[in-house]
Amino acid sequence: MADTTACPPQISENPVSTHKIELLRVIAHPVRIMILEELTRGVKCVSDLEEFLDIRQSNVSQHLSLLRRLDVIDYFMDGKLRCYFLKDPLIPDLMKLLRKDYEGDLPAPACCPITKKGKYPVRT
Amino acid sequence: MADTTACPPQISENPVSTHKIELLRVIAHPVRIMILEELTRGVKCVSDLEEFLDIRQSNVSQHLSLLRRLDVIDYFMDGKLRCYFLKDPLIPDLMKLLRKDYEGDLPAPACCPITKKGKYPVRT
DNA sequence: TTCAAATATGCTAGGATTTGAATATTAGAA
DNA sequence: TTCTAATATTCAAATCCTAGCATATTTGAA
Repeated sequence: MADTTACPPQISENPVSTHKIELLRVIAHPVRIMILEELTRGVKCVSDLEEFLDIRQSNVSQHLSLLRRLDVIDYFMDGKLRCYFLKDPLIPDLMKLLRKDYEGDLPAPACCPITKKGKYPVRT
Repeated sequence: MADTTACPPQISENPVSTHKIELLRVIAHPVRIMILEELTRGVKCVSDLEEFLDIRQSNVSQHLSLLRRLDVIDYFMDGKLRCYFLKDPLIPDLMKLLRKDYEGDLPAPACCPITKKGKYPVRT
């Protein structure tokens, strides 16, 4: 068994809300990511997105509807056009994080939290 | 039509990779979020997680298998125990972001990008 | 060797997502 | 009013996801 004397304190933070998890689930789709990326660049109407995404109009509307339902986006009207824009302030931060490239892995665990199974050894 | 003179430059960044989207999809599940939160606190073996999550062992293993397949987590052996830990350095940053609370919405669009549909007006 | 504890895997039924097609709605123009 | 462009909604089929069950694998101990 390894040395177990120098464990950092356990951090206990409040859990991720179910709403945030739903949010993540809705965002985690190639088309919806592209929509959000495009909206990050500025306001777009449905037919702009239809052209950009190269998918059927009804499908664009379906994705927009999902994003609206979770208050990720909103729109204003300009004549017959619906001009969509980002609403949820988490999105720009999330996009930035998703575009960042990380090099290498997290450091392997170097100490030994105590659990019902006992103390974990250091990996060799 | 509204004033269109003061638009900021369009930012054109590289798109979010399909791997990152897959990653999001895998993370966006209540059980897997809980696993990641628990692993953020330290190394855990499967039966620790089984107890913590209060779900069947086979199900825990299935979720761990998914997370492993995408290199989100890894493990080392301690006798018969598999000691799981976080591997992907994106995870801690993502968790922090998911726990942050944002107040209010993004500012409504105040200018008018030019698209195939013309210039968008300012919302009143 | 055999055994048991810890964990993984294969299979499957039920449910959820996704998409296209058809159709409905809506707002402005004629 | 009627018409049309822009967008939304409904529906159904195909696909994907999830969890449980049963069973396999692996590892150290006896």
